[in-house]
Amino acid sequence: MKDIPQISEAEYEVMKVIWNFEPISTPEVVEKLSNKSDWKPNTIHTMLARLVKKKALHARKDGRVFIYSSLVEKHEYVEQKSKSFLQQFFGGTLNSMILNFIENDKLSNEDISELKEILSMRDKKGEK
Amino acid sequence: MKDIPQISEAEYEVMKVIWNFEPISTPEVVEKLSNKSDWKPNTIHTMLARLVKKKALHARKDGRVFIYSSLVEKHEYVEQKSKSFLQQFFGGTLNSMILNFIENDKLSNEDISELKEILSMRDKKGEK
DNA sequence: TAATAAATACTACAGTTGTAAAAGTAGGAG
DNA sequence: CTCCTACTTTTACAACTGTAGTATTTATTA
Repeated sequence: MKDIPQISEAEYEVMKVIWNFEPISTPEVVEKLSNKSDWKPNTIHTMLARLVKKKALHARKDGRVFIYSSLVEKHEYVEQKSKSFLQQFFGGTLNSMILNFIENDKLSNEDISELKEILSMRDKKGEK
Repeated sequence: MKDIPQISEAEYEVMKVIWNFEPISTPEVVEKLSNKSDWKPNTIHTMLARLVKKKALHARKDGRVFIYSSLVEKHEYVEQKSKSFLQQFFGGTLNSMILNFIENDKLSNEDISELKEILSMRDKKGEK
């Protein structure tokens, strides 16, 4: 198993932009994030630099600008975080999380029927 | 909404002991955790002190020892963390997390049937 | 070519976390 | 009453985070 670098919450926001638009230059990242957040450009630069240092991103120079692309795939990062989250709070299984949600009435009837739909979809897939 | 203090991962391990055995004294906490982890007693003291400072725990002196009890309920902490986790990685809904798991084949057939069982349980409850 | 604007690089700084050593204190044993 | 031992309190310290300011380099424009 390759080791995935730790990515902080703020850094993750930056990663989401990269995942969506890579390859993408610094000014573009700054622009995308300036809409969504109120970070100063320097803050974003710092994040980018840290992500490169952590090897979550690759940066190559193109003229005067850096172009970033991700070295970590979103789905694998999300999987890793999901696993450790479930581990920490629900003994490791998604089902006990779901059970907990149901017990605490955190799911509406719509959620439930949607969920059943999701499950039947997966059944069909399994059948083929 | 009351504000729940942030509890770090290591601190959470300590909280779990408190939740299981409260009211509980320092030496008892140290003993329980020394089995499960390889933390030095001092490390555990530090956690306890920090949790008290954060108002996650209440400490009262009983003779020469402190007795701790929790000021944060486990279920509310878990709920809060679940919410922010789902927010960060799955747009805020449990269903999209489940969908993601299914799409990535992270659920076995047993998981699925268990899940259906869970759902039907909740239906019964809803009916009554 | 020199000034400007834009980008990059370096520095900062406080709060949190993991991890603990060191120092102080009070109650029980002798 | 004194010393030891178990507890508590204080202090440490580096890595990671959030958040940026300052300084430097470089491409462009006048």
